[in-house]
Amino acid sequence: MATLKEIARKAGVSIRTVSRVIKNKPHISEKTAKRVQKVLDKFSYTPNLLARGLKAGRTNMLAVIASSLGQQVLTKKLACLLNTADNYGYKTLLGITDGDREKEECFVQEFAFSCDGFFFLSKPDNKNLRILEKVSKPFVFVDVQSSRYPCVPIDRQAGVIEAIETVKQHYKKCIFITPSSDKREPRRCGFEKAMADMQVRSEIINIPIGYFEDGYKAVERIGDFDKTLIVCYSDKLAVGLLKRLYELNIDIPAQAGVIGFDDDDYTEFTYKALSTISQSVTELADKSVDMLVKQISGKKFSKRCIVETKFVPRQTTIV
Amino acid sequence: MATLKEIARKAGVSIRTVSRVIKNKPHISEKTAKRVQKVLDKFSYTPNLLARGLKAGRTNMLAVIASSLGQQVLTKKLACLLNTADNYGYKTLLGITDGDREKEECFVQEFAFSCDGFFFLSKPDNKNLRILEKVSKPFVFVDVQSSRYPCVPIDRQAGVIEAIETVKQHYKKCIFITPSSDKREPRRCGFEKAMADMQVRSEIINIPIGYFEDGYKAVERIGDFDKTLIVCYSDKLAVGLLKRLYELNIDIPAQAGVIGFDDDDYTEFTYKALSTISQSVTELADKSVDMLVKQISGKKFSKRCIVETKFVPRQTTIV
DNA sequence: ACTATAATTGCCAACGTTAGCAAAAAGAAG
DNA sequence: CTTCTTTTTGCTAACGTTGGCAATTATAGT
Repeated sequence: MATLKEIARKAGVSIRTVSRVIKNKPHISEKTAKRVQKVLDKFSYTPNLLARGLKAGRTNMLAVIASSLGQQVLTKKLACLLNTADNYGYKTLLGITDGDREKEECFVQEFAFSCDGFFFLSKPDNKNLRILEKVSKPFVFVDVQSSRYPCVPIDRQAGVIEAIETVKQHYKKCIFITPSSDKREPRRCGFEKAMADMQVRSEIINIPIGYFEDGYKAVERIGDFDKTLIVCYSDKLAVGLLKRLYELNIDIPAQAGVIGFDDDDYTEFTYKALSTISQSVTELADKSVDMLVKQISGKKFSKRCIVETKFVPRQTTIV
Repeated sequence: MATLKEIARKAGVSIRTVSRVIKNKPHISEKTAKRVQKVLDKFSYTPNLLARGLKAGRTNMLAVIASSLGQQVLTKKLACLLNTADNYGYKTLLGITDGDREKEECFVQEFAFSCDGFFFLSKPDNKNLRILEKVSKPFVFVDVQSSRYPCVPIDRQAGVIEAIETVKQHYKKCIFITPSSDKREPRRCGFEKAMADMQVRSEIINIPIGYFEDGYKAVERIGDFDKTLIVCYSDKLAVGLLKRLYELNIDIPAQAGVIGFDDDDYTEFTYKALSTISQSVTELADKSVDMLVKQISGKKFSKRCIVETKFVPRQTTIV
């Protein structure tokens, strides 16, 4: 943990000279440079990033504010984000808010000086927007749709439409199960659009939350299983539902087709591999980091950059 | 993003006075304190943590170095660690190494000045230990066994023994499937110890990696299913295996019992809910953070603190 | 040898915060 | 109205790094 000052003393030069060696700046003789470098190596000097950050007004750190790490997709997104940021030369701070807006505010304030920009893996609201305004640091909403703020939304609607279009001819009835009561939620919209073109019965079942258990329980609310396609808001929901269908001895995919959303890693290994809709997490990370870094360095950037989804047919649907 | 200086100017006092208000120090008249506080509020002053850290030599940040975010248990541990650290008043830096020791070294060096201590969610080796020595910051190895360094190991061996003891009377043969070739790996040791007390056939099957697919494939290497207990190194393995058993129409838990390890969240919702061995993640986090914080503040601490495991019987074993 | 020029090096202030110490103001006692 | 004490306030250096500018040294030209 040597400082410039100590290195300078040991090498018999001034701080300024050591600094020049570190920064590979000109105006220094090769001889001194080599001598200083030797001392630097010997004491394995590491610059104090706090001091650097303080001086420079930028830290080469980004902060990620996420609501939780409970969801597998979210974790994947986070991991990708970190990895991509690292490739761009940025280290990362992480704040988990548990959905608590106070905490979110707190994180933004505390991180404000320590990072050059923010990623939000949660929805914008008045509180965080107000704070963001105050700290005036660049930010990007990841996997969020917004017309006013920089964001990288995922086109979930298209994914649902694609999935239903692909398998619809085999089913007589379609059900959509969702924990969201928002009529404009993209998956629901996708379902409704796809239904509009079809002459089959359709139904939307609202459930409290989107966890495994809720999927399991939701089966009770589905009347009959006769070429019924069940589109789920999430893989967790779908997996819980699958378990109940197993217990009820329902033939998949003939009697009931099931489609999940997220492409969690275990879905390939349920007793019938789950057909699902996947989002390109790497693409999401690439675009998000690119957008934030461009903002930070003052380059032009597009405020909105959509990420596609893709239907992955497996064993729970007839193709 | 106002600084002390600006606040001081607006309030018509010196920096020192503002600082006193912020730190709630004495030697200040109530009147001035109130006036200054008002200005602070008005400009919603946030201290620059870089400057503070530089001055104080400590930052109230901890760094977590993890090898990946791919594994669900690992993520859970991370989330708990963050949450507990937050409760102790520490913010967190995160470095994902992808198992790359160079990267690990790099993270430790870069974070050294920005944090007060390190958590390692990866095994110690010469490289990171050498670097740690250099930066001379406190650290704790989380979920790692070590006789020389501060660590919070998980007693996996006991978990396996407990699980087998609980169900053994129903099975005639026991198989352990593991990707680790290490003869001293705790789960394997647990299996072998449990076997020593039993008069049943037993076998250890070594497979390349511990992923779903490997469990699926491993089924081919199990001869017959006649009251066979299959103990798996991980839940992923077990879930992959379960799928193959479904396809082969093997009766669970009568013909084959299956035990996983980790208690990943989806295991409760496989077609037969997986019996597994769970680790108390919160306990792990509590103990780890406590150990690191004690070290940082120079208090006495025990270098080793074991976390227990617990068998969770579900539908894949007879009880 | 002596100046002019170029190459090399060092001094210093600044980033925002903190705390020791000194200075100023207020209050108490004569 | 002094003088002494106590309270309140401000000046300043330091944390480690950086870069402008000045100072020093080396080199070339007369």
